[in-house]
Amino acid sequence: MKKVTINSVASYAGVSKKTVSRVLNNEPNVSDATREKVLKVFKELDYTPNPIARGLAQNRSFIIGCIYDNPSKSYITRVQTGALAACQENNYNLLIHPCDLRGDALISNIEHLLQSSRLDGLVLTPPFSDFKVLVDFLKSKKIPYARVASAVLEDDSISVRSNDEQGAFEITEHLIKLGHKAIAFIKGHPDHSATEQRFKGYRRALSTHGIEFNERLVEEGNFSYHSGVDSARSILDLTPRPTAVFASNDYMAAAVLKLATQRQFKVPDDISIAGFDNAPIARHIWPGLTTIAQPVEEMTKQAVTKLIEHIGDPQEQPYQVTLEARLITRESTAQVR
Amino acid sequence: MKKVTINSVASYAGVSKKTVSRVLNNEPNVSDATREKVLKVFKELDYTPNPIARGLAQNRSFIIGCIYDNPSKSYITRVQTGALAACQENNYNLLIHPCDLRGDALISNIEHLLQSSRLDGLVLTPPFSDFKVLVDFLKSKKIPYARVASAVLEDDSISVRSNDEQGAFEITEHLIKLGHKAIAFIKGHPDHSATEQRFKGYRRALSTHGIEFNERLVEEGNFSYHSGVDSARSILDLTPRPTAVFASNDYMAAAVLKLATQRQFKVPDDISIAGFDNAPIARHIWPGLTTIAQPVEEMTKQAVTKLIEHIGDPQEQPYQVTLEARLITRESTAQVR
DNA sequence: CCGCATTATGACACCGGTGTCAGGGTTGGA
DNA sequence: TCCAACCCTGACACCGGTGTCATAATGCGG
Repeated sequence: MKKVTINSVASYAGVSKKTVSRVLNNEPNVSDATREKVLKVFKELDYTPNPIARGLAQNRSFIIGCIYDNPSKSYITRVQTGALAACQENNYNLLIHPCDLRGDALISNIEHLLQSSRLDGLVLTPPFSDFKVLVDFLKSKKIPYARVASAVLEDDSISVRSNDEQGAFEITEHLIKLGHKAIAFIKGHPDHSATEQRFKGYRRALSTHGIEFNERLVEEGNFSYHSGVDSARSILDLTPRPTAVFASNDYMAAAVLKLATQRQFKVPDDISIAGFDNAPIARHIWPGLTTIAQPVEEMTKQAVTKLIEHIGDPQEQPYQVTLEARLITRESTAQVR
Repeated sequence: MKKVTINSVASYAGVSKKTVSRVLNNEPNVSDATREKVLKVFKELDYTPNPIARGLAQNRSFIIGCIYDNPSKSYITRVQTGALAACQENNYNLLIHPCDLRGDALISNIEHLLQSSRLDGLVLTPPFSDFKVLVDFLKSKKIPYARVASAVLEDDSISVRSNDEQGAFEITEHLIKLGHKAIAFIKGHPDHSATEQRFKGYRRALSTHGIEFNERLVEEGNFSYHSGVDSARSILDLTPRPTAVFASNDYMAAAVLKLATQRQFKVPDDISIAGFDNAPIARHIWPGLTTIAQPVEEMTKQAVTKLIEHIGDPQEQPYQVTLEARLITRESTAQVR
């Protein structure tokens, strides 16, 4: 198998390599006849341009980096799926880069990543999407970036999110409509902006329906299963016991369910449990969790698509979109008795 | 921020760029004085070589591809973690590439991937690790590859696995020692070599302990939660009902647990359930699943490390290692009553 | 049919490194 | 003391594309 380069194509087609390059890039000012001739040779020789050489000449890598520090493997996988879809459509590659938000080396870590991999752009996923230090750093370095599931919208960037506040409102309202009044809430990780958003939605639903907010019903979690266990313990020990628990994500909700089951409570008869995210576990356990589904793949795909457009044409407008979240009711919530 | 290239380093240090290149690559035949001088300039100018230019000159991309078609997100994440660790240590990048094993376009899909991304090597994860068509293709194209968790060892390749057969043996034996004699078995996806291995271990444990193999206790699954539900239904309908179920992975085991719970069976009092893989769900449900833990990250890391070594030096020896799996007992298995 | 604007094409340098090879300086053995 | 062998070093071509610019070919109005 001989290597097929632009030179072989050029000589085979009887044109200069610059002309071949023009055809490759769909540039104007190539006669139809020449274009067709070259395209035919592409097929005949089964030519694929070398992205590395291209990258060198254009000072690009055709690689997008995806930064994350997220305990939920299913979330990460969904993010990757969406990002990959966008990359494949645009002949880009995706580089994944897990890292510590809290590590003091974060910025230098990212700086090194950018230097050594020459990424064309970065996708920030929670909790980085709203991490000001990082965003400011990227801005100052003029590194193109897109944010997924950020809470704060800015005017001059690419950001695709879903409505966490509204989702939390709806699921809380769902519980209220089932007759629940004492609804415990488990917060997420403080570094994630979703934590605050979901809490807001919970409170808004309460006040909309004239239920007084009770601080004692709120527990601090961090999105991990383990933190859910701790919070669940406190909540189940309360007197009077709340009739429902809304955990900020499904892992913590699963923890509540596990502890409740261990203590011989019937879910949802004795206590209703709701989660958030529609993680796989929500339907893998019994009873299945009532939860909120977000279009994670779609968010990420849009963000990456726009990011790639922006890299190709930096004049591109900012892009700010909010997609809808959806309530999914399963067996873990029921009418209060 | 001006760009720092090899040229600027060279002129700043007062040497030729070839000498700088020598220092970069730790080549011999550079005087200590010169080497130190150049290294100092590296620091002063904060120079990072451009991997793209390097790649062009050496016809390498410094990118490893990771191929998978696996329903378990946690497994994929673990694979990625291990692969990334190896890549980072060696200044390589990881490109992830999910694809369909069964798609008839698989080979051309991979071929296109290789052509267009110029990967230096490929990591095959289950079910690709034992997919002969693909392995033969890579061999014929002389693409370096490493296999993770393959069942079959070959003499001339890199392969790191864990002992599925032994793991299945141990967990079955664990059930037998608890007094179980009627142990149902749910098979995995037929495309995965682990499926056969785990089945073998199950049968070996039975025969070792003088329990007759009963075909009616074996259900065909495919590693998915959903297939677990179907299998569970058949198993729970059997008369007499088996006292234990060993599912080939944790998702299917979780499905058995869910269905059993729905039907008001007590686990483990009425029926013991065991899984395989130690997926997160195994400890997120109640009762926690007895299962087998495999060192997935470690396997992948070793495989990728060896793969990169092999790319750097194709004379490198083959590498075939089997790591141990470990029994983890939780609450889902108990003495038969 | 001429002059000018426009289109089509190629020559050549360049992106930032590495491979090859030649030449000058040292070292060491005869 | 002389020459071979070896160590350092740099000039230069090259990897496979793209950008710039000059030039040839074509179109078109007058």
